Amino acid sequence: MTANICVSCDNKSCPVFNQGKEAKEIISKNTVRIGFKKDEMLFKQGAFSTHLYYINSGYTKIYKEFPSKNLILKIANPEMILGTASLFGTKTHLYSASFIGKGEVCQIDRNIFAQLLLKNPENSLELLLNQLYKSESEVFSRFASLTQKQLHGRLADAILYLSMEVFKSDRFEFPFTRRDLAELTSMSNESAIKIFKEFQNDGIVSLENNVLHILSLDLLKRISEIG
Amino acid sequence: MTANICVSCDNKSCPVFNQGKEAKEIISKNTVRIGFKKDEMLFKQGAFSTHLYYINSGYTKIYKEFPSKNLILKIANPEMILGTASLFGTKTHLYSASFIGKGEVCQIDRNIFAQLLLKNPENSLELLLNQLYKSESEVFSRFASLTQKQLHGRLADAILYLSMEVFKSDRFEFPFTRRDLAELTSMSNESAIKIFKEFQNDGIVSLENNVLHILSLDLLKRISEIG
DNA sequence: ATTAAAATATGAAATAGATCAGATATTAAA
DNA sequence: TTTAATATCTGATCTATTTCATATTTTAAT
Repeated sequence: MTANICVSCDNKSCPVFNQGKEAKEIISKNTVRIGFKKDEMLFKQGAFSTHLYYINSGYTKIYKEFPSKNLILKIANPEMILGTASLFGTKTHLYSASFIGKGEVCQIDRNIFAQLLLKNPENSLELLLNQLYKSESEVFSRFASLTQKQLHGRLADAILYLSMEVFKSDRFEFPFTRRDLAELTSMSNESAIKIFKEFQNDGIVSLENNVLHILSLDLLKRISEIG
Repeated sequence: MTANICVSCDNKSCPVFNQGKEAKEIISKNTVRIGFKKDEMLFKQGAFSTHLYYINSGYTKIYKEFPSKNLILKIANPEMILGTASLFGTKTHLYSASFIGKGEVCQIDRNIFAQLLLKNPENSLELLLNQLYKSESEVFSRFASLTQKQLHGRLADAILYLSMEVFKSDRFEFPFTRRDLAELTSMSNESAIKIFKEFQNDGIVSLENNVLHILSLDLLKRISEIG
């Protein structure tokens, strides 16, 4: 876990960063950029939430911890901000977050972040609420998928989710274990393995050199529909 | 479905309402109070979201619609605001909402609401984010319950949720059908009926004259824990 | 008040999915 | 490189839960 002061950062996509010179100054002094290795944890469920995290690069899994098995709520991609819910008041993290590959985040004190947000409340509100709507929409979709569909439909949904919402391609580096896939679909490891293999055997997806390729989007969507 | 102009409204608990005289004036002109009967629908999944709703009285179920069975995401209680996610930008409702008993809401145009929020951005942000944190927390808990636990644990969780988060009492008017209970726990009607009856037979809860009484909170919690 | 419709109840059969057990392959460690 | 550990794979058994069938009770409608 390496850390760098944010002064030298010139990240154009960072929404807090793009608020003029004075904001830039404030941020520089109060933000660090941190590098994470594979499987390293960003923050842990139940701990006090003191900072916000802007994901510069890499993908993190957001999950609830359980004694034996976790439940992956979503995969956060670059340019997402984590921890917004705890901006006001003393709050604890509702979930854990850890990197599935390597990555980099900007860590900002929540008071500083709140202060900057309120410099431009209209945009801030809009930014937050829009991210929130998207996030809520995704969570509800996954909620529905996991509670209403059976194994094949759930796995199809998970792959579609990764393709459409997370990696935004029908061909992407696949950094997950079968266990991750199981925790994403709320099924046993064995079932995840079996059905994922089925999908490969049936020519729906292929996995070569850890690159997942969706061969038949139509079939995948149909499996998702029939549940 | 009856409607009254909000001028005469003197609701102290409404957070938008309590912003001074000019705000009061604006609201009066742009808000209506609407009465709903049992099972009437407040808004429907997929429709454009044009207004926000402040629940004055009554309980609404927030649910995703499916061909055969719905999934109840949560029960909204009085003083909650629905529709905040769609404040900025053109958005559609992610879920349907309908009253489980009779109730009353204040319906406010979202542009007016946004305008009022920005009059006092700090409080607004805090209000919204806090409601959001609570809502997210509840949804994630239910998400975990429904995907990780089996029938008895799920029903116990649902009853605990109703008791602790919604009705805030261990004895409350129970306006649900067994079907509602099934949609709240994501199980078949028959299973909901069987296990709910079991809980009654085992002296864990009682249901007389449509009043649910939690007889053994300890047992209910233990069932929730062991899943 | 009578009938129809819907909700609740309960057991038996069917089945989706988990668990178990054992084999092979891949990765990490010594 | 060899060994150990972990991940993937696959079939067989077991079990939780759904589905089906049918009875009873409650609610709504005429």
